[in-house]
Amino acid sequence: MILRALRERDRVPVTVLAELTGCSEMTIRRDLDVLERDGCLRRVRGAAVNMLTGEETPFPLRARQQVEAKRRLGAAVAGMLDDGETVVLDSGTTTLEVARSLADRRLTVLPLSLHGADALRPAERVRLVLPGGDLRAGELTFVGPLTEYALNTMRFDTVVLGCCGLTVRDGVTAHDLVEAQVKKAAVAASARVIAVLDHAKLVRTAFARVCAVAEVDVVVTDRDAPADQVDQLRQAGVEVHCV
Amino acid sequence: MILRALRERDRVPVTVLAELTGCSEMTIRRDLDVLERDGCLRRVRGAAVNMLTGEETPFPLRARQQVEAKRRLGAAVAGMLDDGETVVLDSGTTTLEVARSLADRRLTVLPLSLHGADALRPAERVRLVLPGGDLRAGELTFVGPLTEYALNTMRFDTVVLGCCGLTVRDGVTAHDLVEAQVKKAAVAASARVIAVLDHAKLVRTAFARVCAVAEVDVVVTDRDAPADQVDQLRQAGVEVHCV
DNA sequence: TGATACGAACACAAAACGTGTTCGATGGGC
DNA sequence: GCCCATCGAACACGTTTTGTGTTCGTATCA
Repeated sequence: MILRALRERDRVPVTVLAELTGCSEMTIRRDLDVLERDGCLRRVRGAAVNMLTGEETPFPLRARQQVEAKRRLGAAVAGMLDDGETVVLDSGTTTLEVARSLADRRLTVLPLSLHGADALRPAERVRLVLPGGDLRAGELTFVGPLTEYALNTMRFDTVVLGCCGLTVRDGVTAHDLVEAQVKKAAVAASARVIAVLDHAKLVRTAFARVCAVAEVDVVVTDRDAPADQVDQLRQAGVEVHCV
Repeated sequence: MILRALRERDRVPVTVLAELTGCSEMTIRRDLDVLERDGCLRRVRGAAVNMLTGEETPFPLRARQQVEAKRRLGAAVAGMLDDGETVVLDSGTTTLEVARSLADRRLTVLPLSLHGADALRPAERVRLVLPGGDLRAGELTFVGPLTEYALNTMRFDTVVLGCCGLTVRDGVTAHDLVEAQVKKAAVAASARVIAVLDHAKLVRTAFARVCAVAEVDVVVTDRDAPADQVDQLRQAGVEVHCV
């Protein structure tokens, strides 16, 4: 409720949040503490302030959004992977749900974030290989030359790509340049590219270019995907699944 | 209590454990479930059986042993690291305690196990770089050519080495060949080698050789270390701390 | 086939958690 | 520099979760 209120206005007083939620101000303050620690908002005296200034929404906030839809996407992607495959699992909250759908599968997985590795740790039949590299603080993604070297020395059957934007015109795009570099290497190292993203990202273009639409084999998105975008993608030879 | 009982006898009936602990058999069974899942013992009908057959005790069991002593060792090693240093943090339960003592330090750390990475994740001022590689299931250590490549491309001020055995005659030894290979690379990449181990390991020699005593700069162990071993190490030019 | 061990299901107590209140400390605006 | 609003520590309370013991039907081994 707090995050929802904060999405509408940029600054919401503690008193208003207390009234809105029907609980005491003390409870609000405690919740604001947690949310601030997670990097979901900024606290000022008397109120919570939206911290979404730049491009990228912080991971813990994204992880709290549209959980059910992401779970469906994750299950759909998991269903496209065959047992025994070698898979690069990109970073992001949607691909994280893919990882969670892989618990009892037999695969070799190279996750591009520690979150992915954590999710796959209990999966006994999954062989985990980590790429290494600099660990970006919030996202816990691997970036840098070490990561790219690792991807360059291996070949994979499939890369499950999470992206910030995908259009026929601009291809796959990401917010961050160094992350895009890693994604690029992952695409180059993989025989099949599955991009997974919610419908909102199908009309969006982010800053850093990853690859052209021609390099994408499959797009998995939700049912709210705009029909014209889906048509354009299909005409461009991309297999599109709306789940 | 269960694990202690199992260290004395190799097979302890559920009824005996119930009597020993003063709780019901059902509770014992539930605890045995957990311990078996963690790989600390094996269950047979009517009893728990010690599973320590081979060389290496499983990680969750070791992590439960001598926690206080390890914590002291960890704090001592942490005190030897200067702010701003680049450090390789070896795998193992003792070095894990070193990681926990590094929470508010400013360092660049390359952990050789996921456990180490997890422990350092909340440390905001620690720059984490992971080596990558194959993830060994139980220990969660990085091994293989990828790990060695990463170590070969970097130089470090210090390596905090956890080892299974260390004697003047046989040098530093480990249980596993591929792990030893990684440790070897870590030693080669570091200007200073700090070995941390409890006193029992000072008279032990394991299977796989890591390096000679001459390559070790500092040994941190506990006060129960045998005096003659300590003397020998000092005569060999090693700085020994018993904490 | 019988005695023993097992685990699912329920009941119960203890601990942990979330919440609200009070109250002294702190901070920004006039 | 004062004052009022906000803050967080401390305590109290109800709820939830966890751990434990009991019962009882089922599975297992001699």
